[in-house]
Amino acid sequence: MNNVLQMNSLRDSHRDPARAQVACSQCSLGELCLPKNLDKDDKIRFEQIVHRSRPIHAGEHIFRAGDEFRTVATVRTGCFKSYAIDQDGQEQVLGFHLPGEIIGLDAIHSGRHIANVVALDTSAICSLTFHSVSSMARSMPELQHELFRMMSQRISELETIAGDLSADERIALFLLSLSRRFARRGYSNKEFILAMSRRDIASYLRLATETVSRVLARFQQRGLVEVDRKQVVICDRDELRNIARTTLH
Amino acid sequence: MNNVLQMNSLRDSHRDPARAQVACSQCSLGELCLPKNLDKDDKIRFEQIVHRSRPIHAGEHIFRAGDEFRTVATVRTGCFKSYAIDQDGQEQVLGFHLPGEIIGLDAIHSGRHIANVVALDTSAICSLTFHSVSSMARSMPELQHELFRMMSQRISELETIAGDLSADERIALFLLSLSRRFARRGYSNKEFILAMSRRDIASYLRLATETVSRVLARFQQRGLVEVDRKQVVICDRDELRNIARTTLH
DNA sequence: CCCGAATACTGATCTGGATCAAACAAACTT
DNA sequence: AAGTTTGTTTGATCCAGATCAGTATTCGGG
Repeated sequence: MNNVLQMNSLRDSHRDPARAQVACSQCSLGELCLPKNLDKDDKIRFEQIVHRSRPIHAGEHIFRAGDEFRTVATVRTGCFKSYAIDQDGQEQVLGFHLPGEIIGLDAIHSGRHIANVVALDTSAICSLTFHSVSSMARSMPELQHELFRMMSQRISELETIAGDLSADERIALFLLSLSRRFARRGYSNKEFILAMSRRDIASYLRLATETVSRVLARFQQRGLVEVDRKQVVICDRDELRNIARTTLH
Repeated sequence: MNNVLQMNSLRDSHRDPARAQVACSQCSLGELCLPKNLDKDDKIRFEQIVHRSRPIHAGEHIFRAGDEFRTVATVRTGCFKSYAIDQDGQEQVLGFHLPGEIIGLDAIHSGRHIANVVALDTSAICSLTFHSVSSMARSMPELQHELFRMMSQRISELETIAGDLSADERIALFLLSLSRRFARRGYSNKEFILAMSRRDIASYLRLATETVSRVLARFQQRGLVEVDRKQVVICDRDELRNIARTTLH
């Protein structure tokens, strides 16, 4: 159980010039990171409790299921997936984490991490102890609300994916969700990279990998998307929204 | 959109002796309500922001999807279901709420209630503005943590139900979940009433009502449960756990 | 550059649970 | 109590997507 967070405490980063990184206020995440809407003083306090990581390589874990819950992490660059291992030893993908998103809040109630979280790409994170986040939240209404908001959003997302959806609906929702999240990050909402494998997508959406392949091929034939390996281009967003039966995204 | 909360503000309860009710510290919920782990002073402060409702009859709504998010509610007695209406006009059950459980936290991120929430039984609730809850949470670490904990728990629950489960697994998990929640409330964990219809159970578990009937009948034949109308007796919890493939519950 | 191992795609079957159809039982109406 | 409505159960079919089988493509390592 060798986790990056444990092996390489970032408390030391300011003492190690080679690891020095930009302050949150200059971070490429801009307003997307945790301290969104904080005023200047709050941002300075916030930065003091944030630890920036060295690069994390694809395949490296930052949390393991069962780990004591001490820290949460936000993604600066790259992509992570979280997954559980079920009774049959099968991997079950629970979610993907793009830049600006926070990881680990589902561990609060049990005091242990529920999921394994692994980098899909060369990535970087910021980590903070949950204790310091929640204690700061008590004097920063905006931060407290941001935490509530993120957990509430995750609940809504799960209520959607838990619904009774066809394979087409699931794939359309998945593509639109990624598009929206990349757009929020400042990337194109038309063209993006699937950092995760077909197998991961299938597991996340509760489909067979074969079904993912087939639906993507069908969408391409119908001119809705162009898919080449991991590259995706959204060609007909409106029709994807129709299929997903949602006006959201 | 006539909601009980709006029609009958409980701010007035202390002025209306007919509606006076016991203080939280004497409430039948005991330690299960929101102020769990609060000390005496905090409990007194807490009680000042809680509004107790008159009885709510089966079929009455306490929230409607789209309502502005101002208040949350905790169940004192009875049972509620929350549901959404999908694009086809079909009702989709999102969850059931038993005594001691809190309703409405999934509305935070959008500022509007996502779900319709309706009483299944004659019920009673306590309601509080989210603003007063979160502002109090800032001076009560235990309360803030309790809120985080509850949202985190809901995330875990949804991660389970969103999983790729067979009909048998879903029903077994459902029965065990109810059993655990009734037990926590001080009721029997062997024998309880299903306040919700077969149709509601089916919608919640993403099954057809016919499948719910058939699985319950099969479980009864195998001696796992006795089901008579809305009355349920758990006969073989271990085998139910096996079917649910979980050591939890 | 080639080779072996993943990963992705495509076609042929199979199946769990949905859907359709009907009988049945309980809960209201009058 | 008889009739009406609503909810539940049982039986017969059907289908979306899983599974199985085989091929094609990509990628990492020498």
